[in-house]
Amino acid sequence: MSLESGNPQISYTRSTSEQIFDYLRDEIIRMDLLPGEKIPENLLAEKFGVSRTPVRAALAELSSNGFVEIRPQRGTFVTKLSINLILEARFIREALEVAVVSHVAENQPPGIIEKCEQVFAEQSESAKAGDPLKFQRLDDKFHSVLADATGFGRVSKVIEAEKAHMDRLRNLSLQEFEGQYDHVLEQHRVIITAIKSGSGTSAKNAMETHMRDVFAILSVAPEKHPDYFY
Amino acid sequence: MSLESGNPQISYTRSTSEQIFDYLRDEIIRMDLLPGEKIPENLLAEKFGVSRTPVRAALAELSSNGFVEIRPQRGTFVTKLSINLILEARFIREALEVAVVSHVAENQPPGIIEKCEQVFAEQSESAKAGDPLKFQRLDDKFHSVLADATGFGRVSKVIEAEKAHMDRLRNLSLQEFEGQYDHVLEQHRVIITAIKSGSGTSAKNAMETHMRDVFAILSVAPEKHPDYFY
DNA sequence: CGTTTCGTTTTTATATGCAAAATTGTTTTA
DNA sequence: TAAAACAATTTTGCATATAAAAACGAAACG
Repeated sequence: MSLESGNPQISYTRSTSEQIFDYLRDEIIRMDLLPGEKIPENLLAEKFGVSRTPVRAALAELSSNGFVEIRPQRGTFVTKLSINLILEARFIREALEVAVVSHVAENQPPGIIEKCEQVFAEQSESAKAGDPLKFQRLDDKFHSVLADATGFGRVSKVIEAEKAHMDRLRNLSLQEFEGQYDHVLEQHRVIITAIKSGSGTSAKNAMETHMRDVFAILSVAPEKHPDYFY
Repeated sequence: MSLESGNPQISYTRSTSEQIFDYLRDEIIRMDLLPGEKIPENLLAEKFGVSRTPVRAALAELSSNGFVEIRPQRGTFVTKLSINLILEARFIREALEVAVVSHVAENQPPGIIEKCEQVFAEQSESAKAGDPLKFQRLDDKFHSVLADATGFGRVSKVIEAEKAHMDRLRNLSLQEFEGQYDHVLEQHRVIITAIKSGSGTSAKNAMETHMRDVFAILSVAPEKHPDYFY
């Protein structure tokens, strides 16, 4: 949904700015708000039916997460993608995810296998049902279940933040990569098996392979959508 | 410096909220603003001679970096330390720093050895001169030089954010750990040597050792300063 | 004495207004 | 025509005012 259409409801259970943050973050990741697009504060305020103050707070937070770029006295824009941005995200994610699965494989926190299997099952279903949004949400879940099993809550926060940028790229190329569902699922299966085995090294290798997949998309997306890249 | 004293100057080259952010972040890391301390917006606004708006923006950013906790309609407080917070920071840092030195050792970006040696030399001097603030700033530098050598700018951002929490702990115990200067320098020396050798594995090992040092402090600080911990 | 109630104070959340910087389009000028 | 100057518009940064929620303290009450 672009800025012109729709009138999202603001509820009263959470702060206005939080809701606006979530809403915009979602639209940016879904590539509904496109890279480079201008999003003026007053337009957003009007769209949500609130003042500019909570909108500003939301935009500031989005900026600190790398989703928008605030150019003082010029405007606020959805950040463009860049090859370096994606490689950066992959580097950070790989470092953390590898450390996570190694840790999990070696410490075997109780119930972790069951949780992974559970998410895996649901994700398989959503793949069969052809529901890409649900699939992606469960993909987030799979990785956050692993990260949270370390007992370090901020780890999954950092991973999610980086994953978001990779997801933007992925959503840009959803059509071309429909067949990737099975591929992703197979890799998750390998990761689970490695954790079961208790071998930190094989868990590490499985995750490294998983992280490298983004390259397939990265090799075609920039020339196919040059406007969305720096 | 606590909230009652001092009148920091606000310049006009950067935005007001950015300057306030930097100022407060520094005071929190230096343990000048103590864990659990309340920092009301209006007091800060008065202290800086500005309105509450930029103060709010700065506090929001500090909150997203984990330095303060905003309890709606209740108040804003400097976050307390916790053993888990520190272990978390160490986990994230270790994962990233290890990936960084491995990458650097294996790719040998031009000039990296020289830059490290340079920082090392300066840091040795500041240790001799007994300047803990400068020592710490150069410690940041050492790690960010390495991280930036990967070409992925956000890596050093994430590392710095986590390092900040470990530094808070370290600054809490500066007196007891005066002798650590030489220890840190020796470890940096080992890391540089490992990078020179081009062996990702030995670089990794050296960095892992370096990261583990926080435990010495962590084993005494919580009981010595129970008020500052959850 | 302990508890509840109620008004006061404190503090954040949001709305609104104004100022300053940058952009844009038009007009003027050589 | 091309360039420069200028005015109008857009847009963010900051200040101020109001609202609402929570905390606090004193008084009333059992």
